[in-house]
Amino acid sequence: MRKILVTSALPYANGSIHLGHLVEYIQTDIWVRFQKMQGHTVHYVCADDTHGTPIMLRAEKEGITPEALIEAVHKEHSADFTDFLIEFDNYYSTNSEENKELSQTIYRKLKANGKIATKTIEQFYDPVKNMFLPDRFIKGECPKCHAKDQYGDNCEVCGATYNPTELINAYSAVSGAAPIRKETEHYFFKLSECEDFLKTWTRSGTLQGEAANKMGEWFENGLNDWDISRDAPYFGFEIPDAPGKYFYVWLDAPIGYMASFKNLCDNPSLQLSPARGERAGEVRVNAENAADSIPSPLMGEGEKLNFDEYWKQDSTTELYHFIGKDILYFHALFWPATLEYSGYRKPTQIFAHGFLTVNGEKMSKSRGTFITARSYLDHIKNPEYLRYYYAAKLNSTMEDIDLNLEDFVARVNSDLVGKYINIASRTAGFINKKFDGKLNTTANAVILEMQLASTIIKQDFEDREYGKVLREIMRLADLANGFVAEKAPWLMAKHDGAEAELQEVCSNALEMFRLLTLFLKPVLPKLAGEVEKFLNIAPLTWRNISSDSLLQKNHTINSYEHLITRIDPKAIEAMTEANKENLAPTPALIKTASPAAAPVLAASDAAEGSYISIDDFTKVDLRIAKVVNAEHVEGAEKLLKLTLDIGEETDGKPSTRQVFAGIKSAYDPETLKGRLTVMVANLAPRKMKFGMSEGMVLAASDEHGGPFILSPDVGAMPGMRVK
RNA sequence: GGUGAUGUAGCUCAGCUGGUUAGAGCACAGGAUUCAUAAUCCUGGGGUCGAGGGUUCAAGUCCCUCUUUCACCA
Repeated sequence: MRKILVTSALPYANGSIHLGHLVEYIQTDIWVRFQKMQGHTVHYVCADDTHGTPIMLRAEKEGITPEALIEAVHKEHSADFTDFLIEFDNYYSTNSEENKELSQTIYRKLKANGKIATKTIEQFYDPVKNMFLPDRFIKGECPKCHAKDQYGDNCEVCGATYNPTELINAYSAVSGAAPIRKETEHYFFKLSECEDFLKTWTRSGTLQGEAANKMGEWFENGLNDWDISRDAPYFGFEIPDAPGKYFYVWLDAPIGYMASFKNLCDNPSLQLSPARGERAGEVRVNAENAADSIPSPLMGEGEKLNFDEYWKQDSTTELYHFIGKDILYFHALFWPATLEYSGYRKPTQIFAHGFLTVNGEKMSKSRGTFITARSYLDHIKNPEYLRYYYAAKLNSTMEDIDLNLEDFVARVNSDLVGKYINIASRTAGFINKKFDGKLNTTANAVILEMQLASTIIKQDFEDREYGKVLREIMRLADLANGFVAEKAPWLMAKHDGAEAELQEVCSNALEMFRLLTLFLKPVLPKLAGEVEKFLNIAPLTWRNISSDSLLQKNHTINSYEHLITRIDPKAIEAMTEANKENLAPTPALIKTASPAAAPVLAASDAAEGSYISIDDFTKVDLRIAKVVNAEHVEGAEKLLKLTLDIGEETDGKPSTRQVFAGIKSAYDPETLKGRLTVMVANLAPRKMKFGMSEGMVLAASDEHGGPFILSPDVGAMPGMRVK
């Protein structure tokens, strides 16, 4: 039995969890649940990353203490994770006694090993606020393109990178004052001395191939010493024997992994929390089946969780960090070097994943695709749909994955509802009605194939090739549906004398359903729990694949109630609409490098929501349009087909535009005929389900009502430009 | 700009060390079926595998150039 400690990157306590973050937590949680199903001893810890200038300033802005801020965020994050079925064994905070102690201990060991140096450097300083300023808090005019209000490290308009010193008319984002240069002594970790160790370490199978290549790149440029101190005022831990100096947030953040685990070790009550481990209490089982259940490793034999066993230099336990590719640098260089020279074990492997895009693009507030975890739950409700979709897209590489919302709906509806659940839905009725819920299962070719497939499914889960896993499972689900179609139990039900065969066919289909549920359980833990209830069996673990746990003769199942429903595409639309409304520019939402602040692509959002130029506006060709005709569209729920006159001619003859507008809910076509409104005339024509739409009619709406289309004042004529 | 990755059917993706007419799911079309909250089964249409050049008996798969998208540049 393996002993495994798993972490996900620590989310920064300065914002809400969103769909980008969730890629990582879902990826990790699936892996952890899979390993637990194998019977291994697995602990999954995480924490909020709570230190640094952005948190300090935000708390100040809100008029609360940093402690109050991070406590509120901790609550919010915890609730989000719980609702997405992310089952941490401990979700802690980097602002903890354990973390402080470990950070200071590690620092002292590094110092004793001669890995700490001090150097006087010159930094920007806000003379009004009396604090040193990180680059991100210095703004000014881009030296290349002269765009105003650019950050100190790069220009979001022209993409140039530069030093804050090069900014024209630099000012502090905190006080607005012109920053001055000021000397200060900083503490450095001598990373440059760790090169040989790191070169070996990164090539020893601890990293994905792509990640190791990346490291090679960094080695070529040479390693610089790492600045690990910040001057007061700073929200964080003080450096021992260095008054007024604090650990840079990235020093204590990964140590937060250790601290969270330490906290778990020291608190047996956490280890027995009903929120974790087997949820035996939820499932009623027959006495004979209950014997099958494996006691949770955590509850077994009273073995105490031992911090040192997991973190000592020569530990034989396994340690895995799931991270986003953006923070590879910290986890593959600083972190192992820190551990190596302070006498701890190094990670067994680092698993980096890519970013999330939505509909093929960066998450965007203006497009409504910057979706928080909470907003998803409010609209779509079921977290397992997202878990399933992400799993279907995930593999072991650092490639970005795309959440295509249309594909999401199609895939979840057809795979989960149409294929998987349908197997139970179409056969359980016969068992319940005709056989009192009693099964009579016998092995057959399809069941055998599923059992054999478990080997490859297991390997793919282990390798984090979830996409492959789900493709295989869906192939097996197709086999099951094919089996039912071939046997046609509904015909048997009509013939007297075919009862035994009918019972067997449906029982076998349900056995296939049971196996598919077992395979899907790491991805869909809640649904699997409901299936266990329906099938009246103990919680499924991997060893329940074998044929000796084939549902026995006379095993009784409960009546089938539909387990999941299809996603209504309207819910998706409502979700993106709702997220568009959050566009109110969040003032001074500062982005900084921080652990997992970033499995996300949001770079240009700061620029969005502010001003556009007159040139941007004139790109939009708005015209007065006369509604020549308006009619219902057969099969469309929201659309009306409008024929609009904007004074155009084709070959000398007046021509009109055909536009599909989503205003059916508010307008009777008859009342639209003849009236004037405003349309976007140069919107790229779009092929819609019901035909080409050659423009767009403008309408106002929000949660209070709408849509309301626009009307020009008296005198406007079709074709007039609106500007 | 440098580096790494990426570009395969309408959409989302498989294609291992180069080897027969390039695959899957969804979507679409036709048929079957009616047990299943329009689900299921069978059949079919659809791709110059980003572009160009090269190596080879043979390239989506290797090499070069260009290009798309993304990230990283401490």
